[in-house]
Amino acid sequence: MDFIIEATVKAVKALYQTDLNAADLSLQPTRKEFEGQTTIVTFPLTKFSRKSPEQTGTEIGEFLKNEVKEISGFNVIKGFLNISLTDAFWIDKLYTEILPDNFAVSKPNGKKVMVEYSSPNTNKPLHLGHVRNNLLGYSVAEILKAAGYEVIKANLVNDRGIHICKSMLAWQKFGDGETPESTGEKGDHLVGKYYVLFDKEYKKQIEELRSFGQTEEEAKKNAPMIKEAQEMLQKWETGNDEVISLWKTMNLWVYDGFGKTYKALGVDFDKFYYESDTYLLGKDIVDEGLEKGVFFKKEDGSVWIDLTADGLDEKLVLLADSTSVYMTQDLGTAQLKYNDFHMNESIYVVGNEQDYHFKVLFLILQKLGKQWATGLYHLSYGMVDLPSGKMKSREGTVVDADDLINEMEQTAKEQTEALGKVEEYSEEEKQQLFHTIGMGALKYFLLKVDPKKRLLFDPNESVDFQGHTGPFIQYTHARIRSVLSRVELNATLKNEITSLYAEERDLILALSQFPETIALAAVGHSPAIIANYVYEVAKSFNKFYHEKSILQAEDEVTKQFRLQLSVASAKVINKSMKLLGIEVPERM
RNA sequence: GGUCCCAUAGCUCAGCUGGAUAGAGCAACAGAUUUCUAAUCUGUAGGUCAUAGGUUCGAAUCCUAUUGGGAUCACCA
Repeated sequence: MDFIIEATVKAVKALYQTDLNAADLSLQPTRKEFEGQTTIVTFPLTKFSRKSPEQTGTEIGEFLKNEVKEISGFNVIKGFLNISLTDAFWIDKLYTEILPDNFAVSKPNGKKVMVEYSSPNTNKPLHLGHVRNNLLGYSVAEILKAAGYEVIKANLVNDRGIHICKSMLAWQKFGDGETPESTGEKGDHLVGKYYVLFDKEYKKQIEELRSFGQTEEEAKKNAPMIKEAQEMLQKWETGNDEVISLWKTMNLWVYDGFGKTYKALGVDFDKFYYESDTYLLGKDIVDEGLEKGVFFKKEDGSVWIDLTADGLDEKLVLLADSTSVYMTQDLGTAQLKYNDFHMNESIYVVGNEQDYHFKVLFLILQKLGKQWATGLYHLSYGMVDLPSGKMKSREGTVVDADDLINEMEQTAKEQTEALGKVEEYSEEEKQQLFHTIGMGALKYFLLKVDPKKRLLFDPNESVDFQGHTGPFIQYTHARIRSVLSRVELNATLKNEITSLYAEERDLILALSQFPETIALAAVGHSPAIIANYVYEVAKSFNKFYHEKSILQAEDEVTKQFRLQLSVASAKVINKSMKLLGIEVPERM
């Protein structure tokens, strides 16, 4: 509604002889209890008018009403100028802006962005924390696409290291040749089982050594299990055939398992990076940093950067024996990713426990003079907590992703059958529907919350299906599709309606805010903005649906108009939910 | 100890770059279905926006301090 702002600038110029910048003015949605759709706050303008807010509002209102044909009226309450636009304006908006297929489709902005997310360890199955990560990453990627970016979804798989060797060792010792095929177990779960087993045995050995008088610290170092795992890691690094072969086999099991979970979650990737390929990278950057004087060497030979001037600490970037640390590797990987794609922006979807790490990483790259470092962004999200506290894989206090997905489908099934809506569905249709609804509930539950807030998940309290939830929005869509399936749209009766009811106007207003909402969500990297928006649209439609009959409308023109309004609503709901990675059913 | 994040109704959360009487959902209570799907809609009740200052015509929003919760600070990523 830039035309209102422009006209207001004109009004201020004409009335008060002041040149105003369009950027200084902003419109806000009119509160529901007042007449009008958009509101100008007049307080900031009183210093030009030298009149009361009410008087200023009235003068500008009069000017606008005469000047702009789309404005049908206004009222001023306590310095708020509420503007009503004509029904013709809203009707025209529906037909010429919202209904066409290119609504809310941004033109390519010529920018490339990489979204790195998921990034699992290959020693255990995915849990609820990963689910939040995956859903966030996928959704942010979709939102950026919708905002005009070219998006690369990347997954940096942590496929090597001591933790992987732990699973491998335990399998070697106790596995008895078990495979996913022989046990029927999902590969990632099978491997995870041995990771837990390792820890159990390891703890036993620690206890034993302590009973012989070793301190806990000594015992942790000296336990045979951990020594063997470290030996295995060394063998891996030197390319020992047997170890490499076992490593490959077990990783394949895990990938197979992850693939299934990813599919159930509905997420995908354009590019995989593997740490086994990247873990040695970054040493050349350390050299580069030493040359440029950004890094310095301590007496023992370890390499550091001094960030105290930036309010941070000194940070280690390379060990004394010149082996890499996490930071070394991430510096190298960042360069590799940039070399591969030359993207303008790069988003790391990683939990907030790594806030400090990424702050340092980005700062170092900037200090090294990498121009692309300004496009790096850490999308930091809060942990998912259980009522019992933090999830810990090793202790088994996790909500497993696959279990959770199954439970959600099961709950969806119970809810749906209790409502008696699926009697005539085929078995396959039912399964499909339960999956759609169950995942809709879960995804919406996790995405409607601001990413940076921590999330409490109570496994005993099932995720809601009513109210501000995914299924509520899915249901709204199904309802619309149901109405539309009963009639044929008459495209010839176009745009002949002349006046609107409040429910219709409010709905068009809500729909019209879709493009700006996408832009906002893209800038803020926040699916929650989309989630809360689509809820408003669904509520708005339900109200309209309840108040006004579509198929029994008073005349054919009204009926066709309401059908088109329904079509537009279904489209916006569908597109919004897609941005969240949520499917909407035709019926439910 | 340093740094960062969070704190809004009994519970889970919105509240955009400062704007009107702080909004939803759940839970509680009262209603709505001969009419397009009641996973819906309408209403009632529920608030010291953690606390104290400051900036401003105006603060849940910005600044400072305090309290509480969480994370992190040299080899797990």
